[in-house]
Amino acid sequence: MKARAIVLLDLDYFYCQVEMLRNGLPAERPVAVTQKFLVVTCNYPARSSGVAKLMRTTEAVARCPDLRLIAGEDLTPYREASDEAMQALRAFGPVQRVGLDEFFIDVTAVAEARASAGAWAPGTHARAAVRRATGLTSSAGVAHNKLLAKLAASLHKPDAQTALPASEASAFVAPLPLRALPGVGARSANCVPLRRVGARAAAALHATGCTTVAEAREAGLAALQRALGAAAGRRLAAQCEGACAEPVKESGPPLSVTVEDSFKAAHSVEALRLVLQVLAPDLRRRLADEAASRGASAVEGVRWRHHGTRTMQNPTGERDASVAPRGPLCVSRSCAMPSGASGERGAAAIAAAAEAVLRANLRPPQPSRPPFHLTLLALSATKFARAGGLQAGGLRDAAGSRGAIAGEKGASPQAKQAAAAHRDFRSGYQLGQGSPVVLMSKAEERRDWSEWAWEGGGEEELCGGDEEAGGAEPHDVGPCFPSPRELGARSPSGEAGANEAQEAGSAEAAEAAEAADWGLAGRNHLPTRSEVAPAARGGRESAIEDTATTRECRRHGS
DNA sequence: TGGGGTCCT
DNA sequence: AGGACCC
Repeated sequence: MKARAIVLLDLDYFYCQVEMLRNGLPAERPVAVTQKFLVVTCNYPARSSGVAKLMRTTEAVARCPDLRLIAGEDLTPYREASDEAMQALRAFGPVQRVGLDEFFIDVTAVAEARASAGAWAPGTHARAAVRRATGLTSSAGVAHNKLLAKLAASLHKPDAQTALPASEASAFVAPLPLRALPGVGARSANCVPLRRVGARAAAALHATGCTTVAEAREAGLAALQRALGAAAGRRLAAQCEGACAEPVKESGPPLSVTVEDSFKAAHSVEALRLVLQVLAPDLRRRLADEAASRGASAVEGVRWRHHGTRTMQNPTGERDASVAPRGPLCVSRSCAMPSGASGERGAAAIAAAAEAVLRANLRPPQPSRPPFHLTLLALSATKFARAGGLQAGGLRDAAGSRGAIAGEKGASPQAKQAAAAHRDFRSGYQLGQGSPVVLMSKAEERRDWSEWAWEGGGEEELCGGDEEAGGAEPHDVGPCFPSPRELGARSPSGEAGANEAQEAGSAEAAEAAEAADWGLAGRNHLPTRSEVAPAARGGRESAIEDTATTRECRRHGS
């Protein structure tokens, strides 16, 4: 395969940074963004006081009394900032969005074009573009594939970047726990050693929690495929060599839109109706926003989660479910999007449709037994039909979607009816620019029913204070990466190494010259062997701890 | 433990 | 429709 240059750009402490910009908060102020009673993101001053992601707000405030808490259940500002960042990045090549705060960019073509001018530092320029567009700092990894770019990005975190040359790939990944590879979740990581090796070794590995890339490598392709299946096994084997052929898949408009809310308990349809009164307007608004740019119709789905034991016989989540096999954690059912969903009364139409779905699937509470106990309700729109011009990345065409909506194909009466509804829906949205639907402020709505749902009220409180700055970044300045030669833009990728220093020097100079234009110094970290392994180990939450990894690192690393 | 997303089965 | 993964 032709050499590529891939950037993974990660917006730093994303929700939190957005809120700091919106509220004009000083950099040194510890800030956390919460959802319900959890801290979902916090800035570095907060982290240095011991606040961490997914920590309870009570714990966070105990550790950092000056912590400013900002409610982040409404993702709108983050979605908007993410969209702006993504737009800025499109100038560099196809962009794939991962969540709201990460982007893969295939910068190969731009890098090749720039190579004739000497050198180009994609990570630096992509980050500068994002910062100009949004004011947000970011971190980046630059490499020849998505895997390495992703792993590299975590090595130097706030407002920095790391380039990982292909020559380092194999040694770089060897000591990593399998769990550190993107795509390897708890499930796969546990299942590999357990199926591959004998029970004794499996127990030992499981006890240490150590399951490294190097070990999986030794197991071989066949063993991995036996454990994970043909496709996943092959992919994992490649990843264990630092290889990843997966292309940057350009993200288009979303394939689904969902709004959801979680709560302690809903025991009645009346209670659910209160939640629906919040969710339905949200969904309608989101669809209107989508349709304003592309026009689309959709099928509506309702999903809910219940508390306590689930059973297949009891999909409605009765609390009292006795001894019974485990069932799905979430139940979802769908129906056709009501044709009035885009109109003035769209929210009401959506809410009514959703309520009908719930009524049909939730057994009504009976005096003799405890009622159902739901803890989450979601509304989602899926299976969009394309109405306007096709944008890159992923809308089905209208014919396919009409078939899906009608549940059959061809020009059956149902299909025609669905097509008519589709047009109605679409034109409604397209015309719905200044929609007269007026909704209560989301925050107030949330607070209102939250008090009910939580039986105790919300818990956030703000704290006053001021404080201490974080330190300056230690920056290594390395050569530009990828070099023109690595991309094969100038000379055939023959011998390597001899001109490395010279090329690096000229690259640095060219980069410095360009950097002035962008108002940002060009800096690429090039990880040394000694810093790579420890940093990579720490980069992946709590799944990683042990000492055996260090041994593996030494064994394979030198 | 949130509020989202995508892809695979 | 459910589950795995991602953030």
